[in-house]
Amino acid sequence: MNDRSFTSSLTRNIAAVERDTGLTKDTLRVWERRYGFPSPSRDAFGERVYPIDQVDKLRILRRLMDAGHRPGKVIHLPAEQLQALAAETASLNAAPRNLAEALSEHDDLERFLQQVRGHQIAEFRRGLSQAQLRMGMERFVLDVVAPMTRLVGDAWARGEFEVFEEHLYTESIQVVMRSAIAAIPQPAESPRVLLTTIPQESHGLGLLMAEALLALESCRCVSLGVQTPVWDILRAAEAHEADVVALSFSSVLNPNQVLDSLNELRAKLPASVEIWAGGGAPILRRRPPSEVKVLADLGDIASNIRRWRELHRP
Amino acid sequence: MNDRSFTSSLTRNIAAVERDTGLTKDTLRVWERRYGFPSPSRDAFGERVYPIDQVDKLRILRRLMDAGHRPGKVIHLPAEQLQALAAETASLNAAPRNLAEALSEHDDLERFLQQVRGHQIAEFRRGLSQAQLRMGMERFVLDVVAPMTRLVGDAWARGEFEVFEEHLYTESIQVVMRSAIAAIPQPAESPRVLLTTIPQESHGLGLLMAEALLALESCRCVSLGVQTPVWDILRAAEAHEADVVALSFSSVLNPNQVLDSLNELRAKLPASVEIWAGGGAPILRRRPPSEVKVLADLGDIASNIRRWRELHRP
DNA sequence: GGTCAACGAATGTCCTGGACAAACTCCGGG
DNA sequence: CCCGGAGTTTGTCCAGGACATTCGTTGACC
Repeated sequence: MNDRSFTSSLTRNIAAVERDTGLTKDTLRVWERRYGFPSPSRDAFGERVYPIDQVDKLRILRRLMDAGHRPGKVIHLPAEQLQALAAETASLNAAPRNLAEALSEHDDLERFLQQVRGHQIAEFRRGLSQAQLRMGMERFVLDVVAPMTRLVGDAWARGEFEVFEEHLYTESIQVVMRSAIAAIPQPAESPRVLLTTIPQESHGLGLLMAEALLALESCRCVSLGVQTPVWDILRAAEAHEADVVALSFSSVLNPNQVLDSLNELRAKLPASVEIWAGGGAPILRRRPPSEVKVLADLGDIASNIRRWRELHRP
Repeated sequence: MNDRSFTSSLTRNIAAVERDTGLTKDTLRVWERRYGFPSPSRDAFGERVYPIDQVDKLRILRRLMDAGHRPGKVIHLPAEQLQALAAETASLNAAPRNLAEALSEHDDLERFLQQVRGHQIAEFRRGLSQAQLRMGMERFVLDVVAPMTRLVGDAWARGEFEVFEEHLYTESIQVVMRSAIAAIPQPAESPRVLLTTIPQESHGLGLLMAEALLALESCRCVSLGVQTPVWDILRAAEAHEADVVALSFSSVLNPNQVLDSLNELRAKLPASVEIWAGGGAPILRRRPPSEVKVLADLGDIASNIRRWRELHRP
């Protein structure tokens, strides 16, 4: 069954590549047919076997697709040139502040990243907790967790992080953030916000950051965690009489899946329920769906809460 | 406008069905070819259009697949019979202690489950926290969280819980447990334990419970969260000089995937590193892999820690 | 000079139908 | 009772074709 998704450290089968890159099997095959890349060898059963370096290149290509490049134009460039292109695009993308700024602004960040790379988890978590206490929750989320998560995501896409290092990072942030959120008193005012992600989205840090900021605004918020089917999002919104359904979309998601989900939700939720979409998915900026509130960054949460309350003032 | 993104309230395209049911496009097509179900009509472009009631039936079928049924046997049964089957299968599954026993033992449990079903999340979390404080962490985990999680799993398999209700349960337990774990002081003694699950296993509550009990024994433990590729588990174990790698396997996993992963890990980890396997997966009891420590239940953690320390006494 | 429509190229997703290993079932022999 | 082998079931992969949508460019018109 899924046993084929097990792979050695040096090669990947097509299912593993789909998981690792976010490119569908169909796309992988059609790229091979049309562009000659990737060019997997075959195993004893005639099935594609992708060398790990091609998978790395595919990951970068995926990022470039998300940034608006087209495959025919960039697929034959050598890996280094793609790296450069990705880095350049990444810094352009990094809307308000880029890497250098972020690092200089808080030299904590550099130290933190070094600790993750060095697997000094205890030190990392202690430092995070201290930063959170020192800066306060809002600045901690906006100036430390959010940019650092983007940096880790970028570095991971460039192949500079191992999977398990990214897991460690995620787990550590989660530990620190959850205990900080638990410390926020919950007076439970309107709006009621339902937080989750669609089934293809397994990254939950965006939700956690949003939850923290919403809690600071005294919103009554309910998180379903990640990967909730659209149908269940509808049921949950109904059950909890949600005023807002907030969704997080990371950059690895398939753009069509993002739009499909949002359109379906919009069609089936009562008009009185707002949909807020945030996260790194480029499609949200390039082709923002109508009738859905796209939050450019986490800072937009506070202003949108104010807007909502203004609108629904008794 | 993207035609593919449009789905009326009564029909779905194949991508939407894949999202909603978790069945891949390949599987949907091959079921249609072999069993005649689903039997979607076609749109003007010859593409499949699934009626909503077929999607509903597919969702139940998916649940039965997870519970171990095979498509050829059940796919032609009417929807009501499928429901009944799902219910009956789940009650057979109910392992050592059944619902009645568990409930009579702690009548908190019944109240808690009612709160989840009634979506009274705030009350549920408050009750959990109080129970944790009253009973102490160990009894809370062993007598409340573990049996309740089993009950929820069974109920879900019977179709008595919505997906989103199970998500709410998981999220709530996580909130309470994580804040309780954070409150345990960490003197960081041996053994160093690495906790995670294999890529096919997305349930993380078992890890969390284990982490709590390990923390109570003053173990230095590092959790990678769920779904870590085997290769990365090896890298992480090396990076953290783990003495024990602890894995959690829920009952929905394919038995062979469980065994393959454990064998692979055992083959590639140094002999000095112990592997502990726990969770509801029946295969662990039926055919326990050699050279791997199978923990029958969470209570075994404390005794195994003692055993390990005895063995490695300086 | 700027806007818009039209047209061709690029691109991703869906289609059919075939193949096969892995997983499961069943049965017979130790 | 259990274990191993033969037969069946089932999910995933493959090839290659089709086509709607999107992108880029060109040219006409205001």
